[in-house]
Amino acid sequence: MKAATIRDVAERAHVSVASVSRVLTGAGAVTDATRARVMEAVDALSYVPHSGARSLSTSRTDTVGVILPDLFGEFFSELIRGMDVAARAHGLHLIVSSSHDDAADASAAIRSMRGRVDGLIVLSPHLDSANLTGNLSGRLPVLLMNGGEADSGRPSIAVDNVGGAVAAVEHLVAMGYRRIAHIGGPAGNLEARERQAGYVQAVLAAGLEPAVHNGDFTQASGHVAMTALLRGRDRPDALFAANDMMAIGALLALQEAGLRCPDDIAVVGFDDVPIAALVRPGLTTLHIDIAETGRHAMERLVRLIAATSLPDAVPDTTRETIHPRLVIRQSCGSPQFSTLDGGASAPARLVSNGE
Amino acid sequence: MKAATIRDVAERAHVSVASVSRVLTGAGAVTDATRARVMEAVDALSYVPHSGARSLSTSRTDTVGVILPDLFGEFFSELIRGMDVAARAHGLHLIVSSSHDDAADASAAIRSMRGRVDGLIVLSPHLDSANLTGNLSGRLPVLLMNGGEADSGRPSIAVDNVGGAVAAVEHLVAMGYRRIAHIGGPAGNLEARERQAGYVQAVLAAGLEPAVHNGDFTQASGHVAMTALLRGRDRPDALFAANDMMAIGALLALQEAGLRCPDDIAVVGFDDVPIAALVRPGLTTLHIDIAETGRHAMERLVRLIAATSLPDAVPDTTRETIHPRLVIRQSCGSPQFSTLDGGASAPARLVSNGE
DNA sequence: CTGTTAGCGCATTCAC
DNA sequence: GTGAATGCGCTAACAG
Repeated sequence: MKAATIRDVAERAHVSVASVSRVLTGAGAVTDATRARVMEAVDALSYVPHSGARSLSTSRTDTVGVILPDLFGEFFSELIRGMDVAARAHGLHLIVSSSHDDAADASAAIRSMRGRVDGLIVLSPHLDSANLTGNLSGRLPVLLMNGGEADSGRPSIAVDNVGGAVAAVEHLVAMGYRRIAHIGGPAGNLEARERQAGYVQAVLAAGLEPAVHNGDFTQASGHVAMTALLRGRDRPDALFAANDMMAIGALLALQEAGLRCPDDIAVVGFDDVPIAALVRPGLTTLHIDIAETGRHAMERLVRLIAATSLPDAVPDTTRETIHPRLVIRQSCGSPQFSTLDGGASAPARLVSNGE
Repeated sequence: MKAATIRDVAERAHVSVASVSRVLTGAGAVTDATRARVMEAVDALSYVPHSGARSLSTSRTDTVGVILPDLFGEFFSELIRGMDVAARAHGLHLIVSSSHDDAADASAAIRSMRGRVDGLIVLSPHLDSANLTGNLSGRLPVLLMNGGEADSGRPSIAVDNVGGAVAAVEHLVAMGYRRIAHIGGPAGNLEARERQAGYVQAVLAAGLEPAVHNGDFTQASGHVAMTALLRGRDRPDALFAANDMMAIGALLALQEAGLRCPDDIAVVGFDDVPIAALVRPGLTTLHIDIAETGRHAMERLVRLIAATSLPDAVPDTTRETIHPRLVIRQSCGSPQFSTLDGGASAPARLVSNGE
């Protein structure tokens, strides 16, 4: 038994397919009588419109795609959650595509999106603007969230990683720490590079000595790096890790070594993933409202999509910047802040330029 | 400038659309000469096939849908990650649909999937088998993962919540605890109900007194419940929470009250989300390899989809059961197990009946 | 208000 | 090996 089509419904209701379409889409006027007959047939056949066929006809898919590097950790899942909320609010479906190892793979993914989505949010670091224009054929609305690319002329959202790192270091300096080490992220990662640059910049500005150690954003790498740090001479009195997971790994390494945080070594992370507030001591970190950022990105994509159907639309090439804010918990030596899930924080700001 | 169609390519290459289709799909023999001309045109126009149109023609979408209750917490994100890996391995796209508040909402979601996906994995508790058959029209392959429903005759995967809870309580009893309290999950939640049932059953079997308190799966509710427990008379010496987040909330409440875990009160959770290994003391809990379960579910759905195109396919109505395994960490009084990320555990088992 | 018809973009017969 | 024609299921003019 195959699925019923609009034609089956039309036959059973003794009307034309057009009428069926009218009652189902709500567009066009229909007699109450026909409406009733159609609905009866729909019910009897348990007919469900074929959205693929509808898409082909209307050239709208009511679906948006998200291209991600991977699905690991809380960052991306929170982001997707935010996007999903906004998408649903607009009656849109969400199709996720992740784990693209290289540019070719990512390009293939993006090409396969044609005819499947009305717009795209791209976070994959392998996809720069050139890559996109080459693989996108028509002008599918695309929102870039993969950092860098300030010059692409495409709408984008980026995190102020340098500013966040500077804020972290400045806070540590203000608290009196002087030997501040850094654990960096993966070599090729842009965000990691920016955070490290901010660290170096701020440390030098304070007249201190930078000390960078390698990590890869995993908790394990933070653990390894901190263990090595503790064995080395010239042990630091504070650590700024390029993300929270590494900071937590460092925290555990400290505990295992019988040292206390922040008394012996203070620790600051980046991202403020949910776990950060749950470890002890609570992790001081740079907060990004991830879900909210995802929601905001989706809202913006929706606007982009709407604009493409307008004749006189002003092309949006705005680059938005998300400014992380410092959340102070116990891991950096402020025992006065020890509430359950947070602590004091600098005022939030989310600004956009050029709009 | 609109996106190029297969016809544009055909014109530019001076061949028929059929030939273009042949070189692009790989099906059918083509001269090297024509192939070259077509490829040239494809390149020049940066043509990308319209997957929607292709789907309509082939009646395959190469996309699978996942219906979830929500996207909160690490459980669902890990599950999706596992599914995504398997889906990609089979060249399938993943479309996620979540946050359905009620049955009507969920039904609408599932209906809108027709013509959009080749198969569905359903975790939404609002969708029982009757609901599905009513809204599915044809016979779209569906894998159920929403518990209960053992009688539906549909392929499904379920977690042995009762068995897990029994294992947790038995372990606590074996460790010498006698006043074992429970914090349950949301009222309507089936999994929560099963875990509670297992708890009550095991406690009674041990000749002890059950003591159930209310929670809603959030960390905050665990915190509240534990705080209340501590204030009450007849304070328990152990707690079994219906999930990890509540267990962690309870853990924090203990710390704030100046009590020690497990010395004053032991705590056991359920799920083994990644955080569980990172809190201190490490949380003893029931481990489910979430990502692996997602991967496995997707593999099974792929098989279901493949079977529908076979004429003599044996309908799969198997109900698989995932058995959680107890992971012993420090929170239940086994300080001898104190590695970084885990601890000893009972042997894993994943069995299926009826296959 | 209703029915007829022409696409949407592509894969796939079927003749040549 | 190639091209012309048909249909996938639906919406949207267009006449009636």
